Parts: sequence; structure tokens; C-alpha cells
Amino acid sequence: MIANQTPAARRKSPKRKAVIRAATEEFLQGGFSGTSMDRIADVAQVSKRTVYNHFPSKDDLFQAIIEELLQRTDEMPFHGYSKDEPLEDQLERIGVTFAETITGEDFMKLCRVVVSRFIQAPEWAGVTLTAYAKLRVNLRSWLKACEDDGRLQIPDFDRAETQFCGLIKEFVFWPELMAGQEPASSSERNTVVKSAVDVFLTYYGAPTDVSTSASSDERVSLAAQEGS
Amino acid sequence: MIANQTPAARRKSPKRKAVIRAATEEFLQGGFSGTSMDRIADVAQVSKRTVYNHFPSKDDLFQAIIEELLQRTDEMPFHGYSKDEPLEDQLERIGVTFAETITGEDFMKLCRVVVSRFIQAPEWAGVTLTAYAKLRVNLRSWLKACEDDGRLQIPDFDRAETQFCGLIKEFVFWPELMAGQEPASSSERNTVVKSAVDVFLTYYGAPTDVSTSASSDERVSLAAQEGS
DNA sequence: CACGATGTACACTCACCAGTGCACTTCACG
DNA sequence: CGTGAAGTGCACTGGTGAGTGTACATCGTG
Repeated sequence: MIANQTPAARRKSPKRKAVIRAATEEFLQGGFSGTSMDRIADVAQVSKRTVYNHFPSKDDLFQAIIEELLQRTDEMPFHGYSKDEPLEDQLERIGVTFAETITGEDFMKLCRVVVSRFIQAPEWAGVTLTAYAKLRVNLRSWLKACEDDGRLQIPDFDRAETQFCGLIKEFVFWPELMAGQEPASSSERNTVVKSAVDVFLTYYGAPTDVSTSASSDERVSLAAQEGS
Repeated sequence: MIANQTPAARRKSPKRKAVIRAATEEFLQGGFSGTSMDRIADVAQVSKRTVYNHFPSKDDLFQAIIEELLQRTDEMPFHGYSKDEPLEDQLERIGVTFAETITGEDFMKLCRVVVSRFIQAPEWAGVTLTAYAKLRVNLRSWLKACEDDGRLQIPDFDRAETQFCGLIKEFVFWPELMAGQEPASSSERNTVVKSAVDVFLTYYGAPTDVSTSASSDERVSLAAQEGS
């Protein structure tokens, strides 16, 4: 029944799409072990046999779903570095995008599902790392550009990056992920990001529009005294 | 068989302890749904019936285990505020204790299990919040004392607290929890905490031993301009 | 029309698991 | 010794779930 002559054609099958949609919904809702193939078939309004004709096993289906969800992360808008604009505004824009992405319902559920799967099948660890890395690409390149331009003094990029993310995630991500708290409103997000940017720039760069102050040097020396 | 005359005595039963030990191990290892009562009985070298004689259901057993694990969190040492010691050293001590606790193997596994349970049974959300709150008691009281003493300027305690935790957790907690990374070594922990303390104090207080500088005022005004 | 690809309905295997019922042993204590 | 609490071994119910085998329906294309 499975046509090995037309593997490409089967990718477009409407039934297959229905299965994928249903499976996505159900896996995100109930996790891996909390979702049965029977239920997926039901929701997709497709016979169980059809599900198995497209995906040889539950694991395969699960993997396909996760990969598809991961690709959505790529759609995040990219903010480049500008020589003229105040750092605060630029970093704030990056931070807000970051915060919006990680508080997105799909992303949140994806994380929960992966974590729960991870407990029983540690080989799934890599997925989280992949998602992780993607989210930081923008921040990383911006920081690099900014340092090259001499407007920030960053002794350790990895550390700075992680700190910035931590300043945001601890507010808007983890409480929702772990404790099921209501997602942060957009104004809450903005406040949190603003504050994170403030803390970050106070430590790693020059304050807003105050001309290069003595304090800047002090901070830099503090930051530099313990390189990676 | 279940003696309603001697409920207290049954708490001490060696068999009961064996069940608890085995269940703890298995739940932490395989999560709730990945652990069967048969297996617990097996590991505890006890008949399945005995398990059920002590705990009426799997949920009850699970709950008992989680509660027991939560109590271990209380054993964290408490560091009070000292008027004379440098803030850096004091905060660093608190940070290290915090980092050590959350990277502890038991705590880590506890979190994973609760998260995975939480997906299918949202009523478990509260547990995470409880653990959360406990961990911050020390930090909170220290910050309060420190602000009362005029050595820190904190416009929003919740925010400051969360930021400090975020600066640490993003390094030593989440990567291990979500991606199964190796736990941080004690020297890594120290570095991370040192840096977090540095960032935190640069923003919220006076730098190390440099006498009150102009920069401090700037920072305070920045921080104050957007109260909770 | 005929063919092959896709999908369906349904019954079935095999395994696992929560929880129960019961007859039996063991052992401490009065 | 007798009693009763604690524990055991085992078969059993009832349910769920992954994955399969098969005969049949549908439908587009040559």
C-alpha cells in the first residue's frame, strides 16, 4: 500500500496533512505518552490505518511533528545593528522579539512536550539545544557588531548573551512553562525587557544619552577583570 | 489488613520505607507515567499488595514522594545580613547557596518530574511555585535588610529578586534541566555567581570599594523612572 | 474499462498496567 | 498457645494502547 515509487507525492496528501495537524494539536496538549494513535486518527477524521500508512510508528510521527514545529522558529524577524540609533532602542527591539517568541503559545507547548519526552527518552535533549541556539542568533550577531563598533565592552559573549536572556526569561518564560502561569501581557513583556536592557547596558556599555562618564570606565574594568 | 487502630505505627514500617525509597528512585528516573506500581514493588522487594496496603493509589504514592522531596529543600542554610561585610561577599554567599541547591541532583530531577506531570495534570502547578518561593526567602530578606540599611536602592523587590535569580539560573539550571547538560562544576558555579553579583550590584548599588561615585546616582534614576 | 494508488472498517494480537480479592504465612505480644 | 496485625503470592478484572492483516471502497489516469 505504501508506494515507494511516489514518496514525494505522498507528502502533499490532504489526509497526511490532517494527521499532522491533529497530531500536533494532541501532542502539544497531552504530551507524548498522553496521546494515543487512536485519538489522533479520531481527531484527524482518518482511519488509524491511514495514520500508520504515513508514519510507521508513533515515534516517527512525533519526530515529524517536532521538526515541523522547530522550523516555525525560523520565522522570527531579524534586527540588524545600526551605528546611529541609541543602543537602548535597538537592544529593546531584539529583546521584545525574543520575549514574544518564547511566550508564544506554540513555542511554550513545544518546550513542555520536549521536556516531558526528554525524561523518558534522553536522546531528545538535542532538540532543546537547537531551539535555544536559534533564538540567540540575532542577539549574538548584534552584540558582536556593537562591540566591533566600540559601543559595548563585552569580555565574554556567551556569558553576556546568557545573562541578557536570563534577565528576560526568568520573568516571562519559566513561570508560564513550569507553573502554568498566565502568559505575560504585552505591556508586562515590555516592562521586563526595558528593565533587562537597562541592567545590561549599565553593566556592559554607556548609559543612555549621558556622554561618556567616568562610571563607564569603572564598570568596564570590573567586567574585564574576569575574562572567560 | 490495614490497621485503623495504629496509623502512626505504620509510618515507621520498614516495608513502607522501602516502598518510599524505591518509588522515589523510580519516579525521579522515569516520571509518573513511565513508572508502574509493579516495578516499584519489584525494586522495593515487596509485594505489590503491600504497596497498595500503604498507599491506596498511584497518585497518593506520587504525592507522598513529592512532598517528602519538597521538605528537603528546607535544609538550605540561611545567610543573614551583616552591616559591616562588603555586599559582594554576602550576596555571593547567598548566590552560591542558591546555585548549589538548584543544581542538586534531587532538586533537578524533582523539577523534571513535576514538569512532566504538570502537562497531564495541571493541578500540580502549585508545587513548582512552592519550591520557587522557598528558594527565594533568603534572598528576599537579605535585600530588604540591605535596602533598609541604605546600601542598595531597589525600586521593585520582586523584579530585582527575579533578575538576580535569572542571571544565575540561565547558566546552571535550565541547560541541565531541559537539555540534560552535565551539571555545572563548583568552579563554574562560582564564576557565574560572581558575575551575577557584579552585574546586580553595579545596577542596584555602589560598586565594590570605589567610594560613592556619580554613576550611582545616574543608575538609580534610571531604575526609579519605571516603578512596578 | 482496468489498474494502481490511496484510504477505510474492523477485528485482532500482544503487552502493559492500575487496582482487587483471597487464601496463605510470619511473627510479635499478651 | 492464641490472636491479630503485617506481609505475601497469585490469579483476576477491566481497560488502554501500539501495531497488523485483510477485504473492500474510491478515484484519477492511461
